[in-house]
Amino acid sequence: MARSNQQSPGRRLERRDWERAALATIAEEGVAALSIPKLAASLGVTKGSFYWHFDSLDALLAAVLERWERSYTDRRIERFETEISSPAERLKPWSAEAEADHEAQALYLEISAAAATRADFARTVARVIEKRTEFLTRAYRELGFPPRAARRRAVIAYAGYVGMLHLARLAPKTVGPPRERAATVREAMGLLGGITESDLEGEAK
Amino acid sequence: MARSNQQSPGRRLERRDWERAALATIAEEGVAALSIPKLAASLGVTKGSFYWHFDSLDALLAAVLERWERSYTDRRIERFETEISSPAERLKPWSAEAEADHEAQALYLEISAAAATRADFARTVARVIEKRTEFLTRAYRELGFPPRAARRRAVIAYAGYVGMLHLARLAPKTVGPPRERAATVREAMGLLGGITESDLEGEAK
DNA sequence: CACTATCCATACCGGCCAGTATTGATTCTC
DNA sequence: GAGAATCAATACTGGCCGGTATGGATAGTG
Repeated sequence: MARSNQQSPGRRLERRDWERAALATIAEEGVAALSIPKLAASLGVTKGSFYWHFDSLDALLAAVLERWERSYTDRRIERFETEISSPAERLKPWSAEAEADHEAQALYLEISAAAATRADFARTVARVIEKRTEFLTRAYRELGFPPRAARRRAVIAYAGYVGMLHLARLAPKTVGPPRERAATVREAMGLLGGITESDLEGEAK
Repeated sequence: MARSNQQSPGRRLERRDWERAALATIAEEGVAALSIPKLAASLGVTKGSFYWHFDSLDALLAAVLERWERSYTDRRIERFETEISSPAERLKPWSAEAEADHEAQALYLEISAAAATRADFARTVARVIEKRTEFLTRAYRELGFPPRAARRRAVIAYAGYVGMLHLARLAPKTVGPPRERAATVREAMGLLGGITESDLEGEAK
């Protein structure tokens, strides 16, 4: 059992600590592997502590989901849109952070996986995807795409983003070394950046 | 418990039946939800039967993985490459089948999800991804792309494919109705089909 | 008909888990 | 320093699961 979540010994825990620890083990081992005894052990306490802070495992998961949605989608999007004025530049850090922040990648994939079975996860993930796609749509609109075309580009871009997470995690040999991977991402973004004639037709509808 | 896997009553079971039932419940509820008692109940028998056909749960999973790799990757690729001569046409049914065959989609996503934790799943999934990417690479090469560019296009195409599976399952509202979804896929394939100057440089290396 | 191989049911064990109840130890507050 | 609030340990229950052991039913075979 990983002791990576351990606090400085002797400290008392609060709700946040459990939420953070839960996010860490979800990133490492998935939602299904999360259990209260194991989580407690990783924090150096016993179940007795957990049930003081939370009513149930579901309550913890709900809190974790909310925290994840806020920090990895709401806040991130807000940061990008207030700090980066150029829409083209705004598209980059998303994929860049996606390459660097391994925990964020793992979290997204694990939570998405759990969404296939758990209804509460499904709702949150659907909302997160819509928010992120809307973020991309706004960027493409600022780049000059008409509304419907921008939305389509955004969906394609987000699909590619998720797919690259998937490939990087499950088939690193196939995507190649970091240099090659970066080149692939660059090429994909280039393909998505150009406006073609078909983007301009049918928009009156 | 779903009785969807039930055989005609009175029939005896063999290995294949268990494998098929396992694939079905994996598609519906994921690998983690697969348990021997539940699987047995869905087949109308008890655990006693299972342990006659398989040594352990891991043995079943290994057999299921093998079956999945053969029928959803090896055979499918072989069919496409022998029956469809045009490389452009060969790229279509992959995404078309991906839209139609819901069980195939669910299976891929669930097995990939399990691959994050289970080493045997990870190995198989990595192999499957590599085979499929190689299939796409061959098609792009026949379309005139130089080797390295073809490979990059294939990776991008496969990432987009996986991402669309992901979006279709977890955020159908975001991808829109089937018509819109089809239009998005068409546009993505169009973006990937054109050869640009950057595809031709750096190939001497 | 007897015999054997195939397939399955039943009963049991140990292990892990969610959740509850209770008690014990700190820390905060007045 | 007394009392209350906060945090945690311990012990227990019931449930589900993987795996084993063993005996019973059915189907093929001579």
